[in-house]
Amino acid sequence: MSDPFALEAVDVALSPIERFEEYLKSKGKRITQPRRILIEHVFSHHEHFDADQLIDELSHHSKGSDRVSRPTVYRTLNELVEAGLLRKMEIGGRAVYEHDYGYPDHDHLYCTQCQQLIEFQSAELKELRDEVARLHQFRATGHRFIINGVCDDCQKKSRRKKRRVDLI
Amino acid sequence: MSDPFALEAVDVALSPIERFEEYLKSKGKRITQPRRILIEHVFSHHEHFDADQLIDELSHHSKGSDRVSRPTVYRTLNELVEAGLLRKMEIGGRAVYEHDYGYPDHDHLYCTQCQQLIEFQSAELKELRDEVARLHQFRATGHRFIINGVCDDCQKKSRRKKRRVDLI
DNA sequence: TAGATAAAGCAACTCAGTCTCAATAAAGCC
DNA sequence: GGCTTTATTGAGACTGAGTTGCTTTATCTA
Repeated sequence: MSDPFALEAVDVALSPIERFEEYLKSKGKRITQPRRILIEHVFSHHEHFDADQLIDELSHHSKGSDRVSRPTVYRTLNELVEAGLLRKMEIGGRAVYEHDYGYPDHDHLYCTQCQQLIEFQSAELKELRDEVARLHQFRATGHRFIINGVCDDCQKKSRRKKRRVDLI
Repeated sequence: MSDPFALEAVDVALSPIERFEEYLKSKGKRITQPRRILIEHVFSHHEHFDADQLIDELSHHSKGSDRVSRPTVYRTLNELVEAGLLRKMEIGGRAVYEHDYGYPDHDHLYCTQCQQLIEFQSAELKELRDEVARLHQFRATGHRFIINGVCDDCQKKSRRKKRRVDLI
């Protein structure tokens, strides 16, 4: 089922890998195999993910040439955030990452039942944020807005389950 | 300096301690000395705090009768959140607590320089939240909105520092 | 007031994330 | 291309927040 609210990608001049290489050069850092593997992997599909998943996919279940160690996964994730390619957020005490580069600003609905993150955009929210900041002489550089609750699917599921219980 | 934006407390029928005792009873739990010490301490002043501070104040630097151990601090904090007396939020990978009972719903400005949390209320925000939720058939139960940036004081400080540097 | 049992405290553990350091591999240079 | 310099990798040890197991202690109930 396709999501009618899916966000449109933003056009960008460089591919994430190119963008990252540019960032590395500007910092006098080296374009290494592990860094290439990781960014390639991360930008091959648009999903929310955490460090553990990456470690699993690139460190444990990966063979030979495209292995990346645990410390390097963490180190490179930090670099990707620093470079503006990934966005990091804390949910339930763990770090979750998502694409930032080539992707529009947005916020999230978080389903506490299935842990799904649903994205949404709201221009109003940004206005509200700037308004509040102005009122407090605060120089806003960003924000994090997460709406917690139960998604449509999980509501349906629990209704179904409830009905079944009623029949007993 | 008094804060012109300070939030008003909300009138409640029971004191936090009474409210907690009621909760404990309803769960068949016991009203123990450590639980009493902790809630009394926590509600004696309105501030944001974390588990470490409490452990420091109640476990290390406390003598004799009003000591509470590390595990009990953590266990009781969870109960206080569960009971609706405290609100928990994650900031920079660590848990921060604040009063919930007897205090109005609000959100925060977080100064990334001095780590200060500034509270603010916005009715609009709640409307916006419910609007977004409705659009996605999402049953919202709560939200977390944090605006990151630099507070007034820190802006002034860095301006002052900058000026001083200019003179050299 | 005694007996049943929840909870406290200690120490040991987990888990995400970081650090150290020896070995390896980019980058620049000849 | 080969050589040198030095950033980076990977393995394992470490850290710090938070949790758990288990014995002892204290609260509640009768």
